[in-house]
Amino acid sequence: MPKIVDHDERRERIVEIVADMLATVGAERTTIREIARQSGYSRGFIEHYFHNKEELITKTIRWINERSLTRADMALQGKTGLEAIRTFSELTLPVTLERRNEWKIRMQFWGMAAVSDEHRREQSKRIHVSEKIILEYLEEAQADREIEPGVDLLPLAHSLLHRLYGLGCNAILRPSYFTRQRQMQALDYIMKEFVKAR
Amino acid sequence: MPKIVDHDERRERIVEIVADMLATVGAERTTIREIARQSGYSRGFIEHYFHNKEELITKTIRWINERSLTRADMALQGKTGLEAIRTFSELTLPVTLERRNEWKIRMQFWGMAAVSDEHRREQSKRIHVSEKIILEYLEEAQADREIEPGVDLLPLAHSLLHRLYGLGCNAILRPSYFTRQRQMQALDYIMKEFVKAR
Amino acid sequence: MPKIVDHDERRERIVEIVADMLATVGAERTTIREIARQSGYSRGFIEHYFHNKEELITKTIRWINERSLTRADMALQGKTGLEAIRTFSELTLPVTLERRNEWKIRMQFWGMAAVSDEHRREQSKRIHVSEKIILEYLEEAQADREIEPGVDLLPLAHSLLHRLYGLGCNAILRPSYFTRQRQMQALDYIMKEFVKAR
Amino acid sequence: MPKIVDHDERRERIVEIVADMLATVGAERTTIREIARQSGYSRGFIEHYFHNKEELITKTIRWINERSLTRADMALQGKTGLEAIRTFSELTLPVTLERRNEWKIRMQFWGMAAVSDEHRREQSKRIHVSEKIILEYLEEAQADREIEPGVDLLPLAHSLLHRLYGLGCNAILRPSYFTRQRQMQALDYIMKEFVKAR
DNA sequence: TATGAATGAGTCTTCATTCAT
DNA sequence: TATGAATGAAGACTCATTCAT
Repeated sequence: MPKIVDHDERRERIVEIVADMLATVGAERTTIREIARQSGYSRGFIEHYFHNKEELITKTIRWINERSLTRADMALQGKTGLEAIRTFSELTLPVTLERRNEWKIRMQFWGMAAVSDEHRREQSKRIHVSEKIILEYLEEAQADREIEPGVDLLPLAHSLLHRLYGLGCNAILRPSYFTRQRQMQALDYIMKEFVKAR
Repeated sequence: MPKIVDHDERRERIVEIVADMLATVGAERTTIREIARQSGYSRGFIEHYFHNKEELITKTIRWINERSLTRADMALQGKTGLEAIRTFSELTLPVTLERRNEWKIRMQFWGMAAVSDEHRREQSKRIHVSEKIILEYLEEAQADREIEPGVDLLPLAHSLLHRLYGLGCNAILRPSYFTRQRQMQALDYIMKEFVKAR
Repeated sequence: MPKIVDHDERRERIVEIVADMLATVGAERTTIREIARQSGYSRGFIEHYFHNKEELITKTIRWINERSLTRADMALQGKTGLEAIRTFSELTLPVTLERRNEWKIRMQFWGMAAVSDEHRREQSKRIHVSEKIILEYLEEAQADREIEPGVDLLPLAHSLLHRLYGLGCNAILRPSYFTRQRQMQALDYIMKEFVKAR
Repeated sequence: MPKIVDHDERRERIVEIVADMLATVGAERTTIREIARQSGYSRGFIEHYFHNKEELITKTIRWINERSLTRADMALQGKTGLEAIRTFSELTLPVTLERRNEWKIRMQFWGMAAVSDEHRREQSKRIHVSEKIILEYLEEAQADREIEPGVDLLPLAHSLLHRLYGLGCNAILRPSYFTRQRQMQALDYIMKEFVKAR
């Protein structure tokens, strides 16, 4: 009787460890050796599930992105318009350890994406998804008259996205300044743009 | 007597090559060996001017930062208030090849800064300088009644900085969308915030 | 399932090669690269069994020391008192190729021990073991009235040890003079001290 | 008018620095770079006086040996027989910092001599000189009836030499045990051999 | 399916040495 | 005579990857 193993579960366990290493020691020092050591699996085992290091890293960033989207989905249940926008923004910012780690990983991939078309496409897709989510809620908000009918929503969506990106990466680069509280104040400040757009 | 060489000049020549490699192949593939190969210098030559790789990389990011500040300084000659803010912003965005490369390098360093305190401090300092520049011009603008007296300038400065950062890195990650024109439109959009603050 | 190998056995095989190189070309020229070349193993193979060069060298001297002690142990079976002392002394001196090599290696380590506390401690321990062995047999000899009751044994033990060390290293430095025969004569001369101590 | 320089004086100054480095960090870490740095001379300057590193090291050991012989010569002025032997022995042992350093250097050369005929010859000569000095004083002692007429002096000389070598290197390897006092006690013990030979 | 033994390319770094000035 | 710029060989070490078992 063959051993029953949940391949996806194993894969995910490995990916979690990789994510942790990426966030703490960086991509360069994230070695298969160390992943094997920390996961308790053998090097060959890891190779069995991930063809090579490149794939392992790529899958990890994808997993991070999916996780953050799932988190947003769940939190956005039942929320609409500007309230949803606010919630989405809050969930994006690096105010918890988990999300700080996500940002750290993301920023490393930006470095890669800057010089690799493949990674760039991956990141580009990710941004596009966020943009769509934001746009939908903005449209909802406009339909509900939270935002005036004439307002052009795309630049508004971009603006929010850029502000969140800028605030997020600044929060990673200046952690002692951008405490949770200051991030929230900055978010309040951002949200005023939408109130004014009303 | 030995040949007299201008060490700083040599150092800068090497740094330029390193900067070019960082922007084109990325930090991971920027090895001393490859630097030597591309520059035509020997490995020992590079060691002659830089104690080790770490120093080489650190000096490169510093050089990039200084260059962009010098560029801003020169362009800002004779400009004041919101006009200066607009010029500074324009000069920050990755709309030319040189500046695109600067952003690419910067993003690589963000990746490093995310997992290395030393690099983080370096980046942090850099951001602080930009913040101060922006704040000074905002104060000027407020003194000249371009911005109303009561407005709190620090959040405004942060807001601009984050928007520029967010727009800049998005422009690198989605180059085909964020053409020079679209970046300028986005900047127009950003500047409206200051007009409204009037 | 991977090939099953006896790590200790592999380690010992490598150590033997290292020992041979230390005795023939010296510590300075005993590089991992050269070890690999001479042994036919790859550099990675060696790394597989020894964490780094330091460990490789340390293990080698330890192995040499253990081997010589084991050899003494076996030869001393059933011998007591001054006869045991004589046997131990004979086994210590560099009169065979194997033991000549051991002395050469030992002398290399003295050079290291002179400038490295860690190596010094290792050598110090080794000397202490020899001292204890000698002392035990001297006590035996004294109990059997081979040595007079009143004689202080510690200086006697030290004296023997120093004479053996001095003779041993002189035999390496002046091999054409200190032939096997002359070493044995010198040992006879040394043993007289104990007869006089009777 | 050409600068008047005392080449020998410069050479000696360099050699002193090399001796110090050999005794403190060892031959491997005694680099020309560091010698240049510590001496204040340029690398090229050193090369000017010493053809290569090998020569530099060889000259240094020779200088050490000459220095110790000169020291003995001076101290032995006016002394004869066993008193001279005692003085010579005392001057040989590593009881001062200077002589400890000499021993450390000497022990490193033993390591080299063990695997290099050239170095071995050098050391061999050095030992031969010591042997001759000892023999002369022993003959003197015999002539003065400090030692009985029939005694064969060569084995006695060898014995002393080996005991001094053994004690000396043990004193380097176990410095905390072989304090100055214990070395002197050991020397007293050694000298008894000669008293008995009377 | 899973292991870990084995490889060798590639990394940074150190250094003795050469040589134009 | 004296300098230090420049070279390149060689060092230890790391690591992704292959493959027999």
